[in-house]
Amino acid sequence: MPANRYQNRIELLQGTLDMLILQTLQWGPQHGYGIGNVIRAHSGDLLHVETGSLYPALHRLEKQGWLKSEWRLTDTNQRAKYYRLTPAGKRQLASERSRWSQMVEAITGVLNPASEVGWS
Amino acid sequence: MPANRYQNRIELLQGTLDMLILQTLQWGPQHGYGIGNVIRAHSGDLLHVETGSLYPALHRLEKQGWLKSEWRLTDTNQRAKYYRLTPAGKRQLASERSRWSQMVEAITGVLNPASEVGWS
DNA sequence: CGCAGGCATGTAGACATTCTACGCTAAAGG
DNA sequence: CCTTTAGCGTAGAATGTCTACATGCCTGCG
Repeated sequence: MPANRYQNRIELLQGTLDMLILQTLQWGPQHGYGIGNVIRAHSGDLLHVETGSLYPALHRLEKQGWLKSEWRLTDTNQRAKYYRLTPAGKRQLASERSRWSQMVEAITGVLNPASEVGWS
Repeated sequence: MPANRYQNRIELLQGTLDMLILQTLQWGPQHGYGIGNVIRAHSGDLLHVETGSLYPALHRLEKQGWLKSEWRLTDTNQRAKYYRLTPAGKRQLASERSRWSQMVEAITGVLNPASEVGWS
């Protein structure tokens, strides 16, 4: 992990934000501000997505064709851009989830080696 | 995860390399080339640390005071720079491991929410 | 004897993603 | 009113990977 230069806050693991956004949108359409709140809530207030990361990521994902957006009004009558997953986005999410669990497994293998691996 | 632009290979999760190196050195002193091999072996050949990442990382860690190095000869009679953990390095490893498991837990919370978290 | 291939270290530059730090508009509540 | 919260956005810095290249030495083989 990086030497957390921002005191208390946990930085996102680089490369996981896209997956988190896609996952959040699988529960249903949501606007950017809401996505940040969902991620924060589901992570037990550990993951704080900054707006400077969030909005560029949303634009990136939409440009990739994984998201579609639409301006609507929130239930509090504010204009907001709602995003939803495209079929390609669903596939991408599946792929990123699988890659993520592979990574976790691989790193766990280094942190807690089950047994001695042949090595001199 | 990043859109893996290098076809087949899994890119390291940004920020985890330092932890992997520190962990590897906790088994005992090792030189850079060897560290790369240990990580690869313990990860089931999934994590390939490129030299352009590895050596700068080692220099970084040494500059932080977490590693000490010493030139020696390998058992195949080649000169190599052996690294070992300093006490500060051990502390750093512990801290990064704990941060890592926090991260995994947080992300798991988003990927597989145990229950509905209060949210509108 | 020369040469290929593996061991071993290193740097330069490209690139992606995150962060901080701004700016803007509009609604709601005291 | 005027502050707070919701909501979208960009610019620029920092960071840590990667690719690609360069170098030297040892060992084994034709």
